[in-house]
Amino acid sequence: MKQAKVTVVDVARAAGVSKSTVSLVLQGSSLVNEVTRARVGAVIRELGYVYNRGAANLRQSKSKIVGIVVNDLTNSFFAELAVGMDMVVQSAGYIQFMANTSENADRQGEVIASMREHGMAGLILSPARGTTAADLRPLVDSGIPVVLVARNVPGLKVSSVVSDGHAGAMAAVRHLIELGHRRIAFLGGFNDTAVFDERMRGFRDALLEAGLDASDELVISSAPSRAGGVVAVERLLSMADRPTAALCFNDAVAFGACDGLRSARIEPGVDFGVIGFDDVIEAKTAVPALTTVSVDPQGMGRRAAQLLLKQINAGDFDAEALVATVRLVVRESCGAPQRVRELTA
Amino acid sequence: MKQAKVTVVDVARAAGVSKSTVSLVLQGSSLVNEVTRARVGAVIRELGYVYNRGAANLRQSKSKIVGIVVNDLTNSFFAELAVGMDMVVQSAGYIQFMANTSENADRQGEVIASMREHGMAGLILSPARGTTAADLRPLVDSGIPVVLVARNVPGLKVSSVVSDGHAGAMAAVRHLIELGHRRIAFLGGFNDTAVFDERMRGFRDALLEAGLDASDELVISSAPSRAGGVVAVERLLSMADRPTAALCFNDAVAFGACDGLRSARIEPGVDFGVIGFDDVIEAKTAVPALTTVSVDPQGMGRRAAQLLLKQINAGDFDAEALVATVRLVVRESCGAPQRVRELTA
DNA sequence: CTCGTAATTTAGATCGTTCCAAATTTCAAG
DNA sequence: CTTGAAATTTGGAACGATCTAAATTACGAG
Repeated sequence: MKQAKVTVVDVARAAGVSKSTVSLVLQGSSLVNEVTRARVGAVIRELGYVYNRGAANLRQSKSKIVGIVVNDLTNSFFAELAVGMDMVVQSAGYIQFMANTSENADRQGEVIASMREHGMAGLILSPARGTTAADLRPLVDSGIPVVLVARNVPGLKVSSVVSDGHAGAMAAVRHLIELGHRRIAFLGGFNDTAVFDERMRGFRDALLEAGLDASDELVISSAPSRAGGVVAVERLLSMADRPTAALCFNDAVAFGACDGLRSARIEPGVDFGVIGFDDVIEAKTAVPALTTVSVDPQGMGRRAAQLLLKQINAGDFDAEALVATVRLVVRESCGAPQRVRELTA
Repeated sequence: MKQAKVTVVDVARAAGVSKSTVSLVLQGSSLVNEVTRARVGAVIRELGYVYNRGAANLRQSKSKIVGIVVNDLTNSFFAELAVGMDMVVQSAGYIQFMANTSENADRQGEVIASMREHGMAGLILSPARGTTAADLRPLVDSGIPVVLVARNVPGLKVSSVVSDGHAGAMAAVRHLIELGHRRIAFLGGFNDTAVFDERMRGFRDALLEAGLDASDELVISSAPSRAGGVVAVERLLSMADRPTAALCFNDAVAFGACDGLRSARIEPGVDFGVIGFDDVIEAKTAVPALTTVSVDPQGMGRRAAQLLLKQINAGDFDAEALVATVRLVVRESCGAPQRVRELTA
């Protein structure tokens, strides 16, 4: 069953040429004669030769491997992000190491170290909570291109692709205000993260701009998950002066909020306005369809991957910070009637 | 910025020993003297030496890399599967190439070829729709362990880990019958896949067992996605003799079915029984909580990875077919939540 | 001291490719 | 025929580790 592997030397012998010639054929060089190329090609197929990229990489000291490390693949947002990266990485002829860290910074450190040993050409990282600049310093100092995505790490001079959370949150809150809401909450997310902070500031600035209450009690943090959304909305419902709408930290929280509202017999999109953040794939088909700030995770993933590949190909490069623009997608959950939306669309 | 990379020879020189000794230290051999080991270790840290696993693999002709190829990472079920694999692969000191095929068999072929060139030690594959035995034959003939997961490829003698769709579907339908439903539909999924066939036969067998109608019109296939669920349930609602409950191909379809029911003002779990398949992470927190056949995707992923690692370590091995047992998790969407029953009793 | 054995260390070949410099072949013009 | 340039082909040294077999050192006993 197990076959001895065939190498360029075997191919060379069988084709009656030298290994150098075979190598030339392999890289599609124009130096080699047409008929030789054909003969070698035939032998390659016949013997079932498999190119050993590891050996080539060793000689050339470069690889076509990138690393992708993500904090939580079970979250659709990050899964989509990964899929976007996958697309451009694959079609550039690269292949990826991919690992999930489950928000564990230690594990993240281990997998990055392992990827380094395996000779990755660059890394796209959606950092785990608690990642410090010091964790990544050795890697970036070694000259390997690194692109941070979705989240930033303060104090580290590397490229990044993040969404404009402040602008997105402002747009969402302005829309709720236009719909007539006067008391609006911010739901979910851990309040010690940069992303939370940015979105929350956008929320607050929009309220202040309209002269509305923006006090701390309106900000209810929780885990940035569906379950967290349920918890947060329960806290909200127990408030004395109950808000009539909420901007949620992300779509997962928004779905959780809808669940929580419904089990309290409050119909989201009718009795209470809910807006999410991220525009996860389910947002469109959920009932009610989720009004959300679209950040196009696949698109972000693609841009991050493109940026990384650019830096890999450029001999040297500067850190570049891309801010993905963001767009409010009005659907049903905010209380805007669908009919209006269709007419304007 | 870009540092010349340091090799064992550099370390050896700096520590005043030979490269062989450094190599011995690297692999934690007990042959090397305590104080030498310490000295070399210190130099390694001082110079920021990074082990070149590629070079080692070349010499040893084996690697600590496995391939994971998944048909659709944006589907929670497969994302969870991947996360489960990731866990055991990581903690076994392996690292994974991971790629998404978007159900594209050609792309799947390319990434597998690429992974092979990079020297993976084994492959876990959740095959894209339309994968044939011939596509995989060269790989398995080369002696590289392959484990198929979630879906099987007929005519190929390799290991696999799949869930017991027939038993799961029967359990689900029996439960609906116990609840008093007499006309039950099967919703969603492409009817040319093995998984569909298996679950659908379970559905049918349970109906026949109870002497109920199991005619073809009760089986409504569609894309196995949330959107597909909406479509399927619309077809169902237009039937003359309308069913009162449905078993869905998977949870995504079930969620879509709930969406569709609700927009027709039919409350899932109250006016209509819905059961899903897979027990995706959102199933528990959705409203109504989804009654579903739990297949524990993370667990399946873990088992698949364990099986693969076992086969990698065993010099030779036989194909092994694991069937993950399955368990009906009764929640609310099937139409008779404990709570309601108590209230109405 | 000398010797034998155990404990350490090491030189050099090797893994499968690429790449340089040089060798060989081809071929049209003189 | 020569001959020189262009077109092809090739030997052998890398790349950075491991591994084998042999060399060196240490050390307790005689």
